Amino acid sequence: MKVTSKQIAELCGVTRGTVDRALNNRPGINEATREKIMKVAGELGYRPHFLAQSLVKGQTKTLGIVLFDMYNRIFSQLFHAFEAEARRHGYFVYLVLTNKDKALEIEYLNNLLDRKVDGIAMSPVNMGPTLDSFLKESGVPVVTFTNRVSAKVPFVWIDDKQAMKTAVHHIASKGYQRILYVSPPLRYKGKSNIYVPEQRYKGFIEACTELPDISYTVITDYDYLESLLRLIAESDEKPAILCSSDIYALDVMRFLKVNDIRIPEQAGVMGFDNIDILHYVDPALTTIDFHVDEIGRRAAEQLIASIQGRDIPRRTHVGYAIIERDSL
Amino acid sequence: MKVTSKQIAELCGVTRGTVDRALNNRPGINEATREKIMKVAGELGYRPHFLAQSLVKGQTKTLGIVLFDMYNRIFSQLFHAFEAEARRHGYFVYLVLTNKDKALEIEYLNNLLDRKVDGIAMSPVNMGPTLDSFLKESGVPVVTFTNRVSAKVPFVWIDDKQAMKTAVHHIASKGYQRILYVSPPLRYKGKSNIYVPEQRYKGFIEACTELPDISYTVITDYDYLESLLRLIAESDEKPAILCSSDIYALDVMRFLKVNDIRIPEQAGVMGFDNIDILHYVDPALTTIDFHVDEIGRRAAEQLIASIQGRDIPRRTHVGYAIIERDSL
DNA sequence: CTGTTAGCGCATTCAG
DNA sequence: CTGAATGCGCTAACAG
Repeated sequence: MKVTSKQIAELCGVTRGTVDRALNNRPGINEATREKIMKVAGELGYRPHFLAQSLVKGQTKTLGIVLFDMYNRIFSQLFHAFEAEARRHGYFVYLVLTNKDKALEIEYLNNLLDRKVDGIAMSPVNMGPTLDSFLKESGVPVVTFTNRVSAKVPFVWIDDKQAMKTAVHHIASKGYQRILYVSPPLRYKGKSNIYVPEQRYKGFIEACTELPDISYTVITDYDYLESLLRLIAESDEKPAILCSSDIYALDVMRFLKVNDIRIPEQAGVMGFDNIDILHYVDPALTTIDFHVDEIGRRAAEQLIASIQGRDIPRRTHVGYAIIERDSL
Repeated sequence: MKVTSKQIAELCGVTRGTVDRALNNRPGINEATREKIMKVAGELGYRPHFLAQSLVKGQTKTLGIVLFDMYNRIFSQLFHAFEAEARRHGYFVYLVLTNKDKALEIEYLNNLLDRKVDGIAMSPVNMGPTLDSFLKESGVPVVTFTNRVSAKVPFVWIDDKQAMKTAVHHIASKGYQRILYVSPPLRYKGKSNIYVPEQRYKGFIEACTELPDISYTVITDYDYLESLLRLIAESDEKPAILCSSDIYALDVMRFLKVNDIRIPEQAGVMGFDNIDILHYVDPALTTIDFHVDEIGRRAAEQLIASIQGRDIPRRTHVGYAIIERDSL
C-alpha cells in the first residue's frame, strides 16, 4: 500500500536521490541501476505521494471552479467540458457551488486559495470592485464566465448584446411589431452581478431603437406571468414574447397554455440559451444557441495556459446562432 | 501574502512550537503570549498552509465523488446535496466524470487515492468483482449509489424493486391489462454494472406474476421506439407503457405524439425518477419520485461518519412515492 | 510554560 | 554516476 521512495532506496541499496533520478527519468544515472529501481518500484506498486510532491513543487495540479448551482443546465454542460479539458492536462477540479450567495463566494475563494489551487474558474456573483482587488491580491490565475468582473480579469462567454440584437431583428423579420421583453433578473441591478441580463437588455434596447416600427414593453416583475397576461390583453396586436433565458420562456409557454393562448397563433415566444430540455417541449421553442461546451473547454484551456505563464486574451467570445423552431 | 508560522515566530521572538500552540489553541501557553501571537498573525493575514498540514496530519479534508456525467439531472441534484453536506463538515470535493468508461473509472479512482482523499462516493460502472477487491485494498472509506457493488460496500439509494412493483400495481388499479415495459439498459447485462435497471426489472416481473390478468412484453431494443409502435398495433387492448426511467418516457411521449397516438386516451405512459424537467412537458407524466437530495446528503453524511471511524449501515433506502399525473 | 528535535515524503542542490 | 544535506510548512513528542 503505502510504499515510499525511502523504502525503495533501502531495498535497492541506494539513496533517495538516486531513486528520484530513476523515477522521474532525470539524467545522470546508470542504466542498470535505473532499471533495477524501476523494477522494484513497479513490483511494490509505488505511487508518489501527491501532497508531498505538491508541497515541494509549489503546484497542486488542481483547479477550482465556482458556479452558482447545478440546476441550470448551462452549468452542467459547461462543467462537463471544463472537467474533460482539465483532466486532459492532468488537472483535477474542485467544484464548489455558491447558490449565488456573495459571502459564501468569498469564503470559498479563500478556501480554494488555502488549498493552493493552481487556478480558478468562476461565474461571479460578487461585483467588480469587490472581486477585482481580491483576485489581484490572490496572485492566482483566474478566468470568468457568465458575469464579467472587470477589464482586468479574463472572460470567456458570448456577445450577449449582439446576440440579443440579432434576436430582435429576427422577430421583426417575422412581421411582429410588438415585443414584450421578459427579464426578471434585471430587478437585482446594483444588488448582485447581473452582467448577462444587462447585456442582453442593452442589445434589446439598441435593436428596438434601430427598428422604429417596433413597440415594446420590458417586464421585470417577480410576478411576470401575471403582468404578461395583462399586457397581452391590452392590445389586439399579436405580441412576440422575448425572454432573456429559456427558463422564463418555458414558464411563459406553460402559462399561456393554461390560459388558452395558442402559440404561435396568438402570441410568439422566443428564448435564449437553447438548454437541452427544449428537446422535449411542445411547441418547439425558437431560441438562441451558443456553444457552452466550447466555453467550458476554452476556459480550462486558457486557465491552464495562464498558469503556464502564457498570455491569454482578456475577452473571448464564442459563436451563437438563432435556432428557428415553431414558437414564433 | 505568503506568511508562514516561522515568520510569525521570529516576529514574536518565540519558536514555531509556541506559535502552533497559540494558533491551534492548544493548552500549555501563557495567555499573554498567545494574544500577542494571535494579534500578529491576524495583522499579517496568516493562513495555514493546507498542504503542509495535510501532509503531517494524514488527512486532506477532501472527498472524491465519481459520477457518470452531468447530463442526467439526477446526478446534478445528487451532487448539489452532497456538496452542501460535505462543505458543512469542512470538506471540499473533487468531482470526476467517467462517462461510463470502465477503464477511466479505475484510473480516476487511482488518481483520487494518490491525492489522498479521505473518502470516495461513487456511482460505479465497473462490476462487483472488479471493484470489490480494489476498494478494499485502497483502505479508503467508500459509499456507493445508483449501482451497487457488493454486500461489503455501503450503498445509499432507493428500493428500486419494491418501487417498480408499486408502479405495476398502480397501473393495474387503473384498469390496464397490458403493459409494455421499456428498459434499453438491460441490453448491457454482463457488460456493465446495470444494477438499477435490473432491480427495476425484477420488481416488474415479480409484480406481473402476482397479477395474473396482466399480459406484458419487455422491450430492450436499441430501436425501442420502432418496436413499441409495432407492439401497440398488434392488439386492440390499450397498453400502459412503463419506462424504467423518465428519459425513455419522454422520448416515448414525443414519439407517440408524432405518430398521432393520444396519451392517455390510446396509450398510457409512466416513467420513473421524477426528474425536474417533467415540469415542462405536456401531458404531465405520471412517475415515481424519490428524494435524490436525501441520497446525496446521506451519502456525504455516512461517508464522513465512516471517515471518523464510526460504523455505517451497509444499505440505506430512502423513500419514494407515486406521482399521479395525466399520462396514465 | 516554552524551546528543541524530529519527522511527513519528496525534490534539489552540492560534493565526492 | 551516486551520496549527503537542505528545505517545503507544519505538527507533535520530549526536554528543560
